[in-house]
Parts: sequence; C-alpha cells; structure tokens
Amino acid sequence: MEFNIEKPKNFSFRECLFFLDRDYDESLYVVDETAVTRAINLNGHLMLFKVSEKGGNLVITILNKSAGEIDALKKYVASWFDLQTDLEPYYQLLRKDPDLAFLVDRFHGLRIIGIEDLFEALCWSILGQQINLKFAYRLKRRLVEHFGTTLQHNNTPYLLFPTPDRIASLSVDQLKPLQISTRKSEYIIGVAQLMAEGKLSKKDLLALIEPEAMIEELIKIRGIGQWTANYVGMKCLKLPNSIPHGDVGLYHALHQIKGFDKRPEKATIEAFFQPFDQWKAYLTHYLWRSLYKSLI
DNA sequence: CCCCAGGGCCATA
DNA sequence: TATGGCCATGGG
Repeated sequence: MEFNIEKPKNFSFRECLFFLDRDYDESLYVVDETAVTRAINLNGHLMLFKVSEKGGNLVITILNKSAGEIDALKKYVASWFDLQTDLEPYYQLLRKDPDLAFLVDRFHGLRIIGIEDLFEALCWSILGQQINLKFAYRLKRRLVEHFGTTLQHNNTPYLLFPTPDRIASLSVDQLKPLQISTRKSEYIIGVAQLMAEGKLSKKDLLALIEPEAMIEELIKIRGIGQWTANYVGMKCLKLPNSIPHGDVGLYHALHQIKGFDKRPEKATIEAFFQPFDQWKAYLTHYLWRSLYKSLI
C-alpha cells in the first residue's frame, strides 16, 4: 500500500536522509541510499512504513497489514520532515550574512528532523547529556532493545521506543547494566512516571501556547535544564526560536564559522541569533549539520 | 595519562 | 546568583 505527499519547495530528501543517519548506530529506523524505514505506534496501530521519493513526491509505503491510520501517518511524516515550513525567508536571512551564506547552498533543502514522540525526545536528550554522541547512541540502543518492542518484517527487526509505562515500572538497578549512569536512570524513570501518571504530555505542553511557558514547564522536571528543554523544543514541540544553550556542538560550529571563543558567553550567542527571529532552531540545526561532511 | 563529549544537580557562600 | 564538585564512560 502506497501513497504520495507532494514535496515542498526547498526540500532535499537526500540531505534529510544524511542527517537521519550520519554513520551513527541508530536503533529506531533503517536508512539506506534512497529510503528510511521504521515502525511507530500511531493511535494504537503498529505501523511499519518506508519513505522514499519519486519525481516531485515523497512516497510512503506501508509494509505491514495494519493500514488503519493513513491520514495520521501522512501527518506524522509531514511533521517528522517538517514539510509545511517555507524555508525561503530563512534562506534570505542567511544570505545576508557572508559567513553564513554558504549554509544555503551546501545544505540546501535540509529540514529539521523531528522526534515526534515526547518521551523518546526527553529520554534521548537526557541520555545525550555530557557524553559523546557515539556512546549516547549505544545507550539508546540498549534501552530500546531491552525495554522496547520489536516488529519483525522480512527477517529484519524494527524496534519501537519503550513506552513511559514500561520504563516507569523499572528501578535504577535495572538500567545500571546498560551503563546508563545512576543519575540519568533516575531522570528517565522520573520522566516516565510523570508521563505514565498523565502529569506530562505533548498535548498539554502544546496547549500552553507560549513557548516560554512550555520551556519553563519542562525545566521544572528533575534532569531537564536549559539545554534539554530547548532541544526538545526544537525537535518535538517545533518551537522555531528554541536554542539549546550550552551546547558544545553549537559552540564548535560558531568557533569554526564565526571565530567565537570555544566557550562563548550566553550574551554572545543571543546577539548572534538575534537577527534570526523565528529561525533560531533552524539555524542551530544547520550549524550542527555543518559539523559533518558535505554531500557536494 | 590527559581532556573533552549535542549537561544538570546540588552544596556552598 | 554564582561557582565548583560530581556524575560515568568512550574517544582522541
């Protein structure tokens, strides 16, 4: 079963696929040269699907029999690849800065790749705190393999991220063998319990309307600081002005591109971002992208 | 052996 | 409110 979504202007599936993979040990989807395949739980339906491209369209192919939520799946993919955003105003702003104009050409059509599931976004950003990304991906894989669910298809296992209910029932001792630190285990279990109890949800956060209120609400939670809250703001809540303050990758990119200090002041960062109102998350994403090899 | 990695908590002053 | 110790492990 197969259906199409029209590609927006300024969209490069190839760039998006590169960012999805980046040679890391990703556990939640499989990326090859032309497609990404993953399983998700959509309103209680287990959906295994592939996204590829053909002509002016993105092609979504449903690979399992549960084809119940086609409209929801279209919306999911559109949000995952941020298809609804018109990047033209962003590119015009980038072109005004001689140091940044190259981002438009080199990474043209790259979208913010979302993490649609709030629990996954929170766990991922907590796991990734203050360790190298390679190790963070290994920790995520262990968490997913131990406590997530698996969908077999053509002898390939497709993994789904654990549910809050599953993690909420664990003790720190059960995460220690995965080499997740005691502190991070406490944070993740705590978040799981909040979500399992219905005290935290994506829907409720989005209902706050004001981005500042959403970030403030997240920061109240133990284990979630400025960096984590804004990372989740970018990747899950789709807040256009979220900047993960304190991010070393951001510092590194700005050191390379702008010659900033290796640990610049927060005020320096804010002044740099100031002209990019509504595009601060996108600029962060492109600066992160600049840390990897170029496809052209 | 050193320092750093897509940070945040907590005690202290 | 600002600062420093600490967490824990892999990579360079």
